Amino acid sequence: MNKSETKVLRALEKIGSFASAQELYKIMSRNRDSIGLTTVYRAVQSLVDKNVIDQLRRDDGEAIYRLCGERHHHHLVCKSCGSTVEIEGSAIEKWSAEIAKKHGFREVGHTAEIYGLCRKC
Amino acid sequence: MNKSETKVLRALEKIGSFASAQELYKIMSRNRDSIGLTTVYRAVQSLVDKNVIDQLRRDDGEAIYRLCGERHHHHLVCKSCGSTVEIEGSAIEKWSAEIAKKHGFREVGHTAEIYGLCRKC
DNA sequence: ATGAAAATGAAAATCGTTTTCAATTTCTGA
DNA sequence: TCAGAAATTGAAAACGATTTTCATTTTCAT
Repeated sequence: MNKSETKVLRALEKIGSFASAQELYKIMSRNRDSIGLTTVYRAVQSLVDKNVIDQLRRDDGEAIYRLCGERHHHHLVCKSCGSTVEIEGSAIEKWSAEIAKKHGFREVGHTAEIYGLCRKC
Repeated sequence: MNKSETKVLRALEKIGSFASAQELYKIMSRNRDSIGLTTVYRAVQSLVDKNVIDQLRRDDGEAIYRLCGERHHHHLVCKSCGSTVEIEGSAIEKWSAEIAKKHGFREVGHTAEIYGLCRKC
């Protein structure tokens, strides 16, 4: 684990949820934690390979990363104003594990998101 | 549903599984089913909006499409070979409705997907 | 301290996707 | 049937995330 990987990891810890390489780069630059964009990309690749962080995809295809093992949660998003609520999803975990088992899948993960109109909108 | 949307749909039917816009374009060109790449992109967009086809993401972020049944369902996707199983998700429906109610959200929808390694991979 | 190996980052290249825009086709009403 | 409006088309340019290149700098073992 070299210097920039450590930096990226620290940044991800601080953020506490998903972030893309571009976002990591911007955030780290803002904090005078000087690091090149290329290096950020190399660091996240390497961390993914080492199973230190998870890589997922946003709906638009951008890759996003989060610490492995961090308790993950889901989001309830307002499709009008964009406000978000973090929600818990043990129901989903169970469902996911069950389905995966039934079909012989291993190393399963899942994505789930609820969207709608919040009280204000 | 205009001419090119119909063409794309026919191509997808013939393929019978996932295909990216680029692949659709190549296949259709090979079959002398002349159509521009831009038009393929527009067609799939439109078909997704109309809920005629599903859009997912390959591991590398490329968008892939396939016909979807009218019934609302979810997918169990192999992140290595891309094979898919349509699964049922009444657990999710209930969960989604519950959470939404608790937080005062209306007109809610949801996305949920399970991914992992299938038996063969 | 010295040379080899690893790490770095700016700039260019890549690739999927979107936008622009001018040309063509389709539709509509007279 | 015809003229004009609206929709469709696709080539080329633009775009944005990601990867590659390559010359420079840093780290490390001896």
